[in-house]
Amino acid sequence: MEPNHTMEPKTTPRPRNPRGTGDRLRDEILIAAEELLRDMPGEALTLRAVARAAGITAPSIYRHFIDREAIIRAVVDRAFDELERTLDLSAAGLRGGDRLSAICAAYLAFATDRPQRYRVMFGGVWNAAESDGASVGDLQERAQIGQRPFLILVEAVREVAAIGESNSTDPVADAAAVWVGLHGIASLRQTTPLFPWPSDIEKRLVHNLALLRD
Amino acid sequence: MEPNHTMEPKTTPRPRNPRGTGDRLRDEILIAAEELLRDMPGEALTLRAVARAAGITAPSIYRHFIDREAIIRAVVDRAFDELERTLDLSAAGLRGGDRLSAICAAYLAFATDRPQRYRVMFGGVWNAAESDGASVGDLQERAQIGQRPFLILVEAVREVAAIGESNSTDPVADAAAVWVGLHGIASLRQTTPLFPWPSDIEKRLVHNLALLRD
DNA sequence: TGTACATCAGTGAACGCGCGTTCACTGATGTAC
DNA sequence: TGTACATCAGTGAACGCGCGTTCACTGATGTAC
Repeated sequence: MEPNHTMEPKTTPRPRNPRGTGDRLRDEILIAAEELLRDMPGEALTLRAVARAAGITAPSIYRHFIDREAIIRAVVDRAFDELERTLDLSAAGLRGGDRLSAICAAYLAFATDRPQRYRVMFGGVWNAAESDGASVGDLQERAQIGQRPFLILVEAVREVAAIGESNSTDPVADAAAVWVGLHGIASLRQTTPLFPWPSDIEKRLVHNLALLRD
Repeated sequence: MEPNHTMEPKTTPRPRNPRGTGDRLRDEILIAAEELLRDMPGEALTLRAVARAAGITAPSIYRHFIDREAIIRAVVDRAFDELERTLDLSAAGLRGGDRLSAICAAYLAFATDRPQRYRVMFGGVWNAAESDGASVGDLQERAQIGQRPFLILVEAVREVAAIGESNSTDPVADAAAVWVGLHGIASLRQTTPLFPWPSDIEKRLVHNLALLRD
């Protein structure tokens, strides 16, 4: 096993956050986790690595998260929120096919720009089978995580059908198909970057799955 | 960290394979790794876990694989071979749209029946960026791993276009799109099993991405 | 205004664990004579 | 045919590592009086 990390040199202990600002370190921890995924792609999202990245000692994490899994869940939650905002922003002011294209392009850009975070989002953390300690409520809540970004897609497909730019008669099902296509290309591009992807693969997928005309 | 495993009780040491049959244990190790993935879904594919599953001690692995990564690579290689055989078999005797549908259905069944193995296949092991110690030749070879199953798909799309059941004018690109769709649904179904997938999602994907007529 | 004190964010040491890998070895199997 | 011996598949003990988590603690911050 290759040595993972040298402990950074002992510096003066980090300045403590004032009282009543307990959420500040919580955010700092999550931001550190995100930086860790961005800057050290191979790095696993271990509790200790997150603590190192945040400049605190490992036990400090436990004031803010009950265990390692809770950090990952929070990272996933934030990532889906960010995805939702990104899609909304990309669609602003656009209509019809342009709107749908912009949303799909934004989705893929999101995945490409944050490959590790995208991977964590779809890494099975919100998989029912995998997390044993989760209550039924937890599971249902976790199943809803991707709901809002998906609805943005559904609305775009619905609109494109309504104005006659698409042959879709079932916008929800077709939006699901578009999502599958987007996820497929995002995921496969990461795992098989050497595959000779056709340059228009994204357009091809979106166009055909959203049943766009001509 | 939940305790992973109790060591199984000491039994008599396993009967040794006769000389000159060095590959036997190699195969046994790989089969054990596959069983591990099948029977204990949460289980990581650690060298020690594989050894336990094979009924040997951890150091014995090193007679057959230079390190842990080599086991995983071998598992992936075998899985792609198996996928190729499965697709070939499913297509036997069929032509045109039936052939393409059968291949796609077989691909999805493969992924569904062996979720963990499918995950390892596309888990980034053949990712150029991730494996630092790999030579250029290794990388190129690894990039070819999925080539043969993909070509089966290409031929099916080509045929379907040739006999006029599809509008495809670029079978390679359209086969790539079909692959993306298949991988997307295989992958998303695993990570978000609670999502209300339309029952015809697979047909929808294949039909639209292969540009099938009517 | 000054001071005693409760709060509580973060520390440091320690734990037991499973991991990948190394090393010197054991002892059954097959072969040379 | 019998026996000495080389081969080599697999063992057992040990290593150093990073991990998640626990525990008792420290000491600056804010508040009550």
